[in-house]
Amino acid sequence: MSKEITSMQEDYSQWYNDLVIKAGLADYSAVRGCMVIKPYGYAIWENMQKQLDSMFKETGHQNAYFPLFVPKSLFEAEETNAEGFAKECAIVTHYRLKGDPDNKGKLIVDPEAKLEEELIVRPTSEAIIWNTYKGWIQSYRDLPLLINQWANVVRWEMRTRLFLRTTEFLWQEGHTAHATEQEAVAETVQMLNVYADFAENHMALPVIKGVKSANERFAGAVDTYCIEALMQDGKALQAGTSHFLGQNFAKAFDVKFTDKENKLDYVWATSWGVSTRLIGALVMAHSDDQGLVLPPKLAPIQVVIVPIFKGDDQKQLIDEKVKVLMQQLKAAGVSVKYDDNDNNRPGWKFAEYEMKGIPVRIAIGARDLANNVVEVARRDTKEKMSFSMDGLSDRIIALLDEIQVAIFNKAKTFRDDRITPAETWEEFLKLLDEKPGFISAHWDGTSETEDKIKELAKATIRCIPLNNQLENGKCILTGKESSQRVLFARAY
RNA sequence: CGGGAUGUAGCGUAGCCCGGUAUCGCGCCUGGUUUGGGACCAGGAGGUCGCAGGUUCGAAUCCUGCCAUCCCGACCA
Repeated sequence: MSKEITSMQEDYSQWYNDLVIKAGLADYSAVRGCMVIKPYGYAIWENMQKQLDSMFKETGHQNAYFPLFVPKSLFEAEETNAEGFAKECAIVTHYRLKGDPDNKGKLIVDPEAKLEEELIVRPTSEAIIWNTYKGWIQSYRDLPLLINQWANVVRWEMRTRLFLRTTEFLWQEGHTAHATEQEAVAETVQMLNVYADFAENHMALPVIKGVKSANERFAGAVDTYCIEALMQDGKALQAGTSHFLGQNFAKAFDVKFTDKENKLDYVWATSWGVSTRLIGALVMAHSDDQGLVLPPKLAPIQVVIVPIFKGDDQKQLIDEKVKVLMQQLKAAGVSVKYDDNDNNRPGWKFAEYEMKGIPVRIAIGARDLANNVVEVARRDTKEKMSFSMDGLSDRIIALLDEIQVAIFNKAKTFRDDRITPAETWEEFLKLLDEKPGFISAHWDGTSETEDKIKELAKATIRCIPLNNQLENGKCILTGKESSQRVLFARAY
């Protein structure tokens, strides 16, 4: 019973940590705030990458790679962006160590090896990329420039949490350049839609698409679009962002192009990213007290088969049946594992694969062979069914699709139930404590009010939903005129 | 970074107040019996008690500093 995790109800944060560790997704490391992503967790990230990468390429993007380091002079070129990240930068000041004369066997930073100009370890890559784009763009014929990079970045956060906020994290960042404002805005929205599509159809995570308020906007952006998801504790999680950068970076890095009329203009920019934080979102949105619940489309192993046998003769008969089934499933692109390891008994394996969130488990024993059936258990509902051996692979494939949809619907029902309108400040505060989730309320549109609400209620504006209905009302805090509701929540 | 809590074998723990070289369970190794929800028997290995100093004849235990994790703030993807 060493694998038990703290229950969600008892302590949600502890449940999350236990789960990440015990399901084998990640480990703490010797480096403060940095985690080791273990093979099982990395396999989920690889599945995410594979899918997103193909979606980026379908929308015309190419991958490239830019340096980890950004010279300070470039970093500070776009002032708003630089200021926004200044407080969380790791800085390289020296390039050499030497033996410590006072302490044999130890090393010290060689003071003679001080860099003339400090290098910033990228917290995001706009600066180094836009400095490069200057040399790549001369004419409208060079546009649009549609580039993505898969990379690591470093943000020196005060408090870290596995996957949700680590000092170093993995992500992708798209950086595009366009000839017109309309085209750049369209790109920003297109990529937001790619993220929403990925979240909903692959992660089974319902998201709300929206625009950030000025307070929550990316430093250096004109507009930040986002997808917002709701976790099972009622806290919101920003799952992805897509920024319309206007001409801010083009001006900062002097990136101009000649248009068809031979006029010079600054190019229009976007940037967009999602990170390994999505793994945290996946865990917190679907899992339960028995462990992970993974959507079939991202599960590293979609089907696990557990044999139950007495003696080698039975084992051989089971092996034969399983071999055929595995071939059929693999041919259909299903990732399947046959766990005939003799070290652990079936009950142990059942619990273990529940912890790992494998969507479908098949058990086959002598009893099943006699009846030409198998026992099929689905992870999301823990329901056990008896399926005939005939046409089994087709039914399993159909079941995986069914589970994918069921997980999404469950999360959506939960989320939809937790978008609650509030009309008064008292109601707003009460909802935050008693029914945490998104609260739809009027806001007077000012940063001051948003700050005040954050201070008083610890809730922020998660987004102004796209296609929001206009509706006259009074600001939840100040009572001033408002023309639409926005979504508030306490957030990760 | 401020306030609080915690840190003993891979994991969970007893011992700490009242100083004398560490308890138990799970896991691990070997052999055997087992296998339809976390098996059982027998034998065995594994710990500089988070790290560094200090007090002491002697420190898991007392004192100081640091580190890590969790919770509450501030910051944030």
